Amino acid sequence: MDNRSVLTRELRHHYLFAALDAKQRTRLLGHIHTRPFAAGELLFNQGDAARAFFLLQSGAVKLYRISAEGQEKVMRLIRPGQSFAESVMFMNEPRYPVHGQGIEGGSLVSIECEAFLAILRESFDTCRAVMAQMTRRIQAHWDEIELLTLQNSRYRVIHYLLGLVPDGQRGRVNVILPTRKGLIAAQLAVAPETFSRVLRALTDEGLIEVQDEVVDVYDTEVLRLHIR
Amino acid sequence: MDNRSVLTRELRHHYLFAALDAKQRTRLLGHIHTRPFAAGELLFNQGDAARAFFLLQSGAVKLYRISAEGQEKVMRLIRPGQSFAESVMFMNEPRYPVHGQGIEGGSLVSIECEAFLAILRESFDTCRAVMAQMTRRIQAHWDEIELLTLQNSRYRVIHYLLGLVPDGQRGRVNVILPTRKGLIAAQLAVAPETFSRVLRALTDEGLIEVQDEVVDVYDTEVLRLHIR
DNA sequence: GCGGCACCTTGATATGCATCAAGCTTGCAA
DNA sequence: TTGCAAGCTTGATGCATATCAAGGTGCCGC
Repeated sequence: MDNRSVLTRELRHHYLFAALDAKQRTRLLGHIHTRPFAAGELLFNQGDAARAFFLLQSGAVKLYRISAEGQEKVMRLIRPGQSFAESVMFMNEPRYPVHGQGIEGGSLVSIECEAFLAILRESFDTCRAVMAQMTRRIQAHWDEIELLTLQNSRYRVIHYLLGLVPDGQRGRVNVILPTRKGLIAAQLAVAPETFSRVLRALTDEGLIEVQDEVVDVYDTEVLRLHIR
Repeated sequence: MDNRSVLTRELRHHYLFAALDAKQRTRLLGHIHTRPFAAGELLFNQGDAARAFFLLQSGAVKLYRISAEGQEKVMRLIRPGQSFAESVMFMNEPRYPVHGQGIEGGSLVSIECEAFLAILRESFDTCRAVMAQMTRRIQAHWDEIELLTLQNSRYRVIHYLLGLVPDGQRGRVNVILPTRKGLIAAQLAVAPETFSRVLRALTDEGLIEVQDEVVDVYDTEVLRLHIR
């Protein structure tokens, strides 16, 4: 398969696989499957038994939960190059803790847990990479919980916009919203209407300009100060 | 030191140390320090450089963050036998991601990160235990985020009370609130007044009875259904 | 025993955000 | 071209929860 060499190249650049030697990588290839998926396609349900975790090659995926009343909270948006559900590897009875659904069609790599655990056993560097990654995720969760409990919707939106600004850039920056506004609202745990209203308020205050999915931030530092 | 044998016994029962052999445990003892702390004593500040993580022997500790307006969110309450801040081990520039403060005086074991990392390098079982633990923490965070965004204060309080019921018990159960009500409220991200009012409402509805820190749950299953 | 403090409770009021409802735009299909 | 559905915006209303304020209780030090 020609597919293999492409896959190999991609894996090399991912933290989970970077520390593997050629032999390990080859061995792993036998336990990896690539498959396409469509926008709207359900990849797995919360509670489904899990035998694999994933690496997104292209497209976009949302991880989310649903409340009893049918309200949806987007827990995480996955973009190409990101892996997700690694944590099922370490569960006694592995089940996906969220729903996963494609929002833009693309291609997904699934890695069998057992196979990867075998690799982990022989590579402390990879173990360490996994632990470091989990630490980052835990950090992100602390931050999100703080954001949800200690900050209002205006703060959350501003924080989100500033989070989209590429590292190191400041001053006037154009940012592109990565998906439709309704999903971003769900991620920030606000109603779509509220998200819309906050953007409007920021526009009226002369801080930003919104043109569909393009947000023109007039000045990152000024915006940062306009959290009330 | 006699202290040592006590410590050794305690470590054996903790997931982080259970898989270690005698030699490793002995080696680690040289990099472990026990120290007392008082109620109200600040153990570390968010952002402090970190060289160690902790295991609580006795007393109680709260991990929390403070908003710009001085509002406090309790991220986690630590009870004897629990470890915390393990994740600083895997950071590039280790800093505590939260404040830590004693709420009841007690005794704290600090374990030097470097020393424990050396152990991890030679024990995959311990690696795996750490990863499993981090997975559980991540799970708990998903759950908490869901709770905060998808559920109202009444649900959160009921969920919290039911979480205090010992495993397997059902029907009429007495639960003991682990700390003062104000802190529990902060953990649930509600105002102390709201927490008080929810308990009152549940009492008025004939579901529970509250006597200081003792909550008499008349029927766990009935309470579970009374989430509105 | 008394004063003061910490914590909790209760009531009144304020407010941020969700919800409901309607209109607008865009894209796509018939 | 028309029609319809999806997504976004905007306005009106309602509700849950925070905030403010006051009083109650128990504890500790003096």
